[in-house]
Amino acid sequence: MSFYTEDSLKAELHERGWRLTPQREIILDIFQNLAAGKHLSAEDLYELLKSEGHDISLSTIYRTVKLMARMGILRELELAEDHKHYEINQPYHHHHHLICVRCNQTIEFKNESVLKIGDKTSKKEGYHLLDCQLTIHAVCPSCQRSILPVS
Amino acid sequence: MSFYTEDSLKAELHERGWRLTPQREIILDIFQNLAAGKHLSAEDLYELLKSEGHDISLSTIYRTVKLMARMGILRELELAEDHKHYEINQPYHHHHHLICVRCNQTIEFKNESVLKIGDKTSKKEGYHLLDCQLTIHAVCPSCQRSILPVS
DNA sequence: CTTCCTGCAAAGAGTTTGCATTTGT
DNA sequence: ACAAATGCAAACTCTTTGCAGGAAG
Repeated sequence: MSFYTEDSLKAELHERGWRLTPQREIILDIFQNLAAGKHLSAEDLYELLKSEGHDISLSTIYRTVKLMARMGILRELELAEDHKHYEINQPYHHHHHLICVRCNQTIEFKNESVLKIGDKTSKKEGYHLLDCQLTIHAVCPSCQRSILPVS
Repeated sequence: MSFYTEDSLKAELHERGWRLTPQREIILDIFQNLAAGKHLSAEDLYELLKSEGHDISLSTIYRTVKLMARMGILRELELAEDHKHYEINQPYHHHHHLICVRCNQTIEFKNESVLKIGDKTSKKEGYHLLDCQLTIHAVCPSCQRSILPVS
């Protein structure tokens, strides 16, 4: 859950018989240096990497973020848009999402109890906690005032 | 958030200039009579309806569940599988999910505090609460013991 | 009788996969 | 050297959409 160095990532990969590739290092680096609260889709990450001169294929990106999510390095977020977002998984920046089901506007918020509940629940079931997210679906003030089309 | 009759559904639809169609009634009925804790994907719903002799098209199903989720009648669940699931949105049966990121095994659990947090948070932002879900990503006991392939 | 809804088929988006090649270890 | 990862392109799945006919209010 804390910061990964090249070495600690390597060690954790090796434990499972996997390899440290330049692509994996670069992708981890991106996420570690991302501003708090920022999250990226696979496509976002692809473009960002390209803009920095790294030509990593989309397939590798999909494979890598999924791998890192399964390792607990990244959080996989299901926001209102129809694709997944990823961000580094650090308790310090742990936050949750309040999403308007109509306009998809999303607010991030923090709450100390949530992590505790996640911790308690997973322990009770013998699970090893990676991440827990509270997602609130609601109607934002501005959408409460308007009659919406079916879409 | 409570039980809908044909009339109350009709009224709520009319408020927004929408219509009560047989398809919408039938679909709501399915969800209201679903065993507690059961949830359906669009495809599941399609098959279930067909098995009961109702030939409702997949497009209508997708449109209807989305509509009902936006109305707050259904909860939209993002479980481990790569498609959405829906269930009726009732506080009495309000529960959350603990998901193994490796094998996707899912456990449902209840927690009284979560709804309170959702309530408080949405109120504070002026949002009208529809649903809140705590999703815990973790590694289940059996997967903790096995070395997994990259997939 | 107007507007919304349905069903169909086609399109779309995001993600995954097979395979040959390359690269860690 | 051997197994694992990458890149490419094609495939796949879930979901959305345009449109014509049909139904609710």
